[in-house]
Amino acid sequence: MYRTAAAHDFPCQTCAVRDQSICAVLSDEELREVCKITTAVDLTKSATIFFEGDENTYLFNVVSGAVRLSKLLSDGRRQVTGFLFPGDFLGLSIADTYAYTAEALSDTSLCRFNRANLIKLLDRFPKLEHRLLELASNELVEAQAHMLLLGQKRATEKISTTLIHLMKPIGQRRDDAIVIDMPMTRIDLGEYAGVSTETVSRCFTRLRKENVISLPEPWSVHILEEDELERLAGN
Amino acid sequence: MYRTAAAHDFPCQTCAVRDQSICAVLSDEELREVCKITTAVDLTKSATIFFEGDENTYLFNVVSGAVRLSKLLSDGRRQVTGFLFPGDFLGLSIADTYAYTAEALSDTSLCRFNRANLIKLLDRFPKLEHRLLELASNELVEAQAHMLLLGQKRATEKISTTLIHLMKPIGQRRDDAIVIDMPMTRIDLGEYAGVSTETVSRCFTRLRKENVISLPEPWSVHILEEDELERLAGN
DNA sequence: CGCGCGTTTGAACATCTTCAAGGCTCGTGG
DNA sequence: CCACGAGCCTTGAAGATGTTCAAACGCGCG
Repeated sequence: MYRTAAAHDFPCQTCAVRDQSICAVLSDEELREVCKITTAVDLTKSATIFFEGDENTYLFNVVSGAVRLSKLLSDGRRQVTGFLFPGDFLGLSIADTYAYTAEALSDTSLCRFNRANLIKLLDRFPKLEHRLLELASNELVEAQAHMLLLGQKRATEKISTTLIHLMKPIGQRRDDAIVIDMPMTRIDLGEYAGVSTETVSRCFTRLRKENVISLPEPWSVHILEEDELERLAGN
Repeated sequence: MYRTAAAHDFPCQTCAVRDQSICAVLSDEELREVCKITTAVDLTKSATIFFEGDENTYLFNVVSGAVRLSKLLSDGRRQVTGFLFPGDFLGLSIADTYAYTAEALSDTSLCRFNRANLIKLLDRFPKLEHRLLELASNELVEAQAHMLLLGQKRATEKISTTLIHLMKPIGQRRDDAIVIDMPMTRIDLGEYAGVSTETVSRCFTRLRKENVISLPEPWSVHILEEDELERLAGN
C-alpha cells in the first residue's frame, strides 16, 4: 500500500507530535487552520533558538531532538531552568520578550508558530487558549518542584531527582534496566541542579558504585534500581 | 455624605483590588456575574488556606494581608516558593490538586472563587481565560528568576535579590529610604532563599554594617542604598 | 597523529550549615 | 502586675558539604 496525498492533505496531519502539545486539542479542521501559520525549522546541535531578552515573535513545538532553557547572570553563571523533548511546547509567554535562552542540545526539529497569528487564533479556538493555560499550569508545577530541588536538596538527591525526571521523556524500558541516553553534558546537568560539574560526576560515580545505575558510556545511564533511586531522590 | 447602596450595587464593586488580579479585565456587568461565585474569607495569622495535595476546589484573590506558598520534603525541609500580597491571585492551576501549601503570614482577607464555577465562566468570558494565561505566564517568569537565585547566587546575592523583590509589593517610598515592613520571619526568608536562618541574619547584619540598609526593628528594613543593593543582587 | 572537549578523580579550600548560647519581645498565667 | 516561657533573632565556633584547582584519561575530529 502506498500513502497518496489527497487534495485536502496538509503537513500537520502527519506530525509526529500531532497528539501532544497544543495540537492535541484541535480537530482536523482546526488543525488545518493552525497549520497555515506554522513553519518547520531544523537546527543542528548547539544552535540558539532565541536569547533571553529577544523580542518574542515565535512560539515552538519540539518535534524531535532536545532543547535546553537557561538564564544567565552577568558574570557568566548559568541556571538551566529546564530541558525540552519531543511534544514539549516552547515560548509559552504572553510577555513580549523571552525570559530565558533556548538552545538545541542535539540536532532538533521544531514547528514554529508566529506569535501574533497564534494569538489571533486563540479568539477563534478557545480550546487552544484553554490548552495553553493547561500547559502553563503544568510548567508552574514543574518549576515549583525544581525550586524545591534547588533550594533544599543535597547533591545526591538533586542528581537522583534529575535522573527520575528524565526517565519519563527519554527513558527506554528494557528487561533489565531503564536506559536514558542523555543529550546533555555534565555541565548542563550541574547547571540544572545547581551544583558543579565535578559534583555531578562524583554523584554518578557513587550511584554506580552502589549499583543503582550503570554507565556503559558517560551519556548513557542505565537505571538498575529504580526504587532505590526514588528513595535517594528525597521528596 | 452617606454612601447608600443602590439596587444594582454589589460587593465586588467596592473591592480594594478590583483593578488588579483577574477582575481587572472585567466590565462592571461581567464583574457582577463573577461576584456571584465569590465568598469573602478572613483568616488570622498562621492559618492554613490549603495543603499541598488537597483537592483543588477553590481559587483566591488576596485582598489584604500576606500569604506564604511552600512545598515540603518528607523529612521536614521546606521550600518557600513565593509570597503573595494584595492583588495577587492564588491557586492558578488547572490540575485538580494543589501543588503547594498556602498559609497566611499575617491576618489576611481573601476573595474565594469556586473553581468549578469559575471554569464554567471562562467559556462565557474569554477575556478571563486570557487573563489567567497572562497571570500564569508572569508567574512562570518569576519562577525562573527564583530558580536562578536558588541555583546560582551566593547568600548575600540571594538576600539582596529578595529584598529588591519585596520592594515592589510592600515597599513604601520615604524621602530618605524605602521601608519594607516584612510579615515574614527569618525562617521564611531562609526557606525562600535556600539558606539557613542564621545565614539570613548574618546577611542582614552585613548589609546593615555596610549602610546599605538599616533595621529599626528586625522586621522593618529600610533600604538606604538602592543602587548598591541592586549591585549586590548580582544579575 | 595531535588537539580539544568532556569526564573523572584527588587535594586544598571556601562557603555555608550546624550546634550552642544569649538576648529580646510578647503573650499568658500566677 | 510581674514572672515566666515560647518563639524569634543574633552571634560565635566547629564542622560538613560542596567548590575550586589541578591533573590525567579517553574519545572523536580535523
